[in-house]
Amino acid sequence: MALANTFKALSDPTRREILNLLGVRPLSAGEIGAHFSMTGATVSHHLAILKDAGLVFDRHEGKYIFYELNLSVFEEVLNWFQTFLDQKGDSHEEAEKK
Amino acid sequence: MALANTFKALSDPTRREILNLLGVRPLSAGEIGAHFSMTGATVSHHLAILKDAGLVFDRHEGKYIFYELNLSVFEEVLNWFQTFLDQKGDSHEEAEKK
DNA sequence: CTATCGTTTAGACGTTCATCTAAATGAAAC
DNA sequence: GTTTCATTTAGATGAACGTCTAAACGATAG
Repeated sequence: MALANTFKALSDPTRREILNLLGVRPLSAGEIGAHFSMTGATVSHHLAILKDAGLVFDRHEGKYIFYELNLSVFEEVLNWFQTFLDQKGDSHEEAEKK
Repeated sequence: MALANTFKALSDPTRREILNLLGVRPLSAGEIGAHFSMTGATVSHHLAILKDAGLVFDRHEGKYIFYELNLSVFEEVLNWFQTFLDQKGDSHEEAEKK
């Protein structure tokens, strides 16, 4: 299931920090790595997981590879959460759908 | 960090299915276990993780222990997601909040 | 074409995770 | 109190994870 990968990707603090960085603006793999004390190989591994989860996409630009947030997947997960709140809300409150 | 535990808890399909079941109504550990083909011990383990993540709470009632969704944590995570959408949306679009 | 720079892949290592079986706890009923 | 039923805890096992070093790949610059 897609959600499994997404939540697994989000469960790591390093990866969430990467997403925070990319929230400001797209960054190359090297720029992202500069924010952490780990190996470039490790950062690349995290980026691959984020990409696999659909949370980011990459754009090759000459010598560099830029990573960027993929907001549509954020919206998907947001919807998943809202089903719980809606579902629960409807059960003890008169429902008016939007 | 709290988010780490929450996302780790949500990354397992079994635990997400448990949350779905609890979305309908609170259930005892036994009732939850009846929906799966695993050992009761394993289900208990998953419930402990969900409880630790704050996604559910338990209520002791005689011989049984009932589990129930804790919606406030759902809302917290939902807010975390919305910061990304808001942040990004504001940067390239004139923001008008709903 | 060869050297260089940015990034990824391969393989290894210790840790964490999901699951099991077996034993322990806790509450109710006899 | 002893038995019974619901649930959890303890300990074990194999798979997955985060990290590293070393090697490979890809694109640009000499």
